[in-house]
Amino acid sequence: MAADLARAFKALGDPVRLRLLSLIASYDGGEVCVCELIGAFTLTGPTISHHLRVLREAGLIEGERRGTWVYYRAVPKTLERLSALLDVRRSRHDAIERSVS
Amino acid sequence: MAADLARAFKALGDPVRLRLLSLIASYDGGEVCVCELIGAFTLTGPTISHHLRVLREAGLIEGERRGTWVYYRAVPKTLERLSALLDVRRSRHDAIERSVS
DNA sequence: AACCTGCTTCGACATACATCTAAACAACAG
DNA sequence: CTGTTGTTTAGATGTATGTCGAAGCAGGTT
Repeated sequence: MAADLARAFKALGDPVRLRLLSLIASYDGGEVCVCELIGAFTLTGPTISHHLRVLREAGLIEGERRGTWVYYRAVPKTLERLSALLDVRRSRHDAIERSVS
Repeated sequence: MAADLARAFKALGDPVRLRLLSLIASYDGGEVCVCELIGAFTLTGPTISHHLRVLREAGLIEGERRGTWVYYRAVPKTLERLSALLDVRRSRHDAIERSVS
């Protein structure tokens, strides 16, 4: 339990991945081609691909190949779950305690 | 910007720290003595102290020494900020894009 | 078929991190 | 002042992570 949650937070714990998720989630249509993402950084393709994999395995995004290109989109359910967990007002951390232990 | 946010998420990206924050935030009175925390894990004192430092430097908790003991409590403002950032419904990720870039 | 182009996987490297033991520090009790 | 207890810091060590270049794979195009 705690390990799964920690994996998601850890995935967000890198500036590149945070920006990647932001770009993906804020894109019109909710989908972005990887080629767009690579262009937004001064990093190599393999590095971006690695970060996308980490985000994907954490359940934060999901990708789909259509023809030549691969498109990624955010997974709102996962984001909501993390958001609710940090919402002190709503959960008063009873939920955290339950999820985490 | 993105680096600061990533630091906070990275701090949450460890099962031990996630449980620590949970324990601290859910404790009656909102404060916990370090001695209570150490007892809740099978880790050594120095290791717990290290994790508390990471959480503290990420702005997620703050500690205070009173006499012999040190007490930690959560910082709701930081938690709220992170929670809002992940709340897709509220921010539609325009806020993320602004915070992160 | 042969060939591009877009993306991922592999192997290597340097840096960062979690954990421990030992030592230092802080507050109190005798 | 000396010892005891609670907490942090320092140093050491094994593992994980971010990055790259080179190679592999998938889908077009010619």
